[in-house]
Amino acid sequence: MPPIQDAAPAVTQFPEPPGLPAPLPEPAVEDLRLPTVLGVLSDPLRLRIVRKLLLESEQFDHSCGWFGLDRPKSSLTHHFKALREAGVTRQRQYGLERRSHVRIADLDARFPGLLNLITAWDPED
Amino acid sequence: MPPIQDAAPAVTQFPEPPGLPAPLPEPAVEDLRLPTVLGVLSDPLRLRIVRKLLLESEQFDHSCGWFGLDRPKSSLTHHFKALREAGVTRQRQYGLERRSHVRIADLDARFPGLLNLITAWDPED
DNA sequence: TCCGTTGTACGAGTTGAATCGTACTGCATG
DNA sequence: CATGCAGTACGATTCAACTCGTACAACGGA
Repeated sequence: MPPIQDAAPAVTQFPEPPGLPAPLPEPAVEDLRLPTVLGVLSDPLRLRIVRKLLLESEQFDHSCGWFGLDRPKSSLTHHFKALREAGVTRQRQYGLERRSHVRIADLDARFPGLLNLITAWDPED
Repeated sequence: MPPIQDAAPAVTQFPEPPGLPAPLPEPAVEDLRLPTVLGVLSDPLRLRIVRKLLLESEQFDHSCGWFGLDRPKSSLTHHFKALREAGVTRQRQYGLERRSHVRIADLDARFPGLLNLITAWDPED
């Protein structure tokens, strides 16, 4: 059983039941840096990941298989970690799976308009 | 700060009189790519350059001395070229100087909200 | 004409990112 | 317990970017 830590900076995008796995290490809201965030989003694959999370998320976080990305597993680990370490996503360990969601509230607070830019982006263009 | 030598103040974002030096090679509006633009803006120095252009531009373009950046000249050339090749700025040769301005209309058309993100950014944070 | 100014071009050194193979862990299920 | 599954960790390779020194070009003025 993964360690269950109470608390957690509430407000994810969804109402999450208490007793959730603690988020993996991530920067605090006030430590989010625009250049870093822009850098992590400058990769088309990661931009697609974030966009899909924003547009197609269900009422829960998503493991990386959900994205249907045609890359080796170790590459995906790399990109999801980059997104989390830049503060764009939050990851929690659910048993076997490590699931992600976008830190919508945090990003809107620090960089209003950024997420809108991502959802408006056309991955095909 | 150097006096304007050639023709009229241009305007870029302002109406441009004919007889202006042709812009250096740059991508067309429809070729602007969000990942590329975000990538070029992920450098704090370049982000500062663009922000200063957006907030403090006069009625004409600015040569790179105007920015007061404490870097070797060859480094500045590199960054200004990166901004232009990503489509963020336009550069024109005015005699000795190569002056830059932000492609405001183009960026607003392709990525609405992006420039606002830059002006709202605090370079010190 | 020589000099100072503005800036490019080129190349080297260094760093960091992206990519991916391989080996591994932890859990579930037969 | 053996297999399969989700995903990490580590290391190697490749490649692009940043940084900057140096050399050079174009122009204006004394």
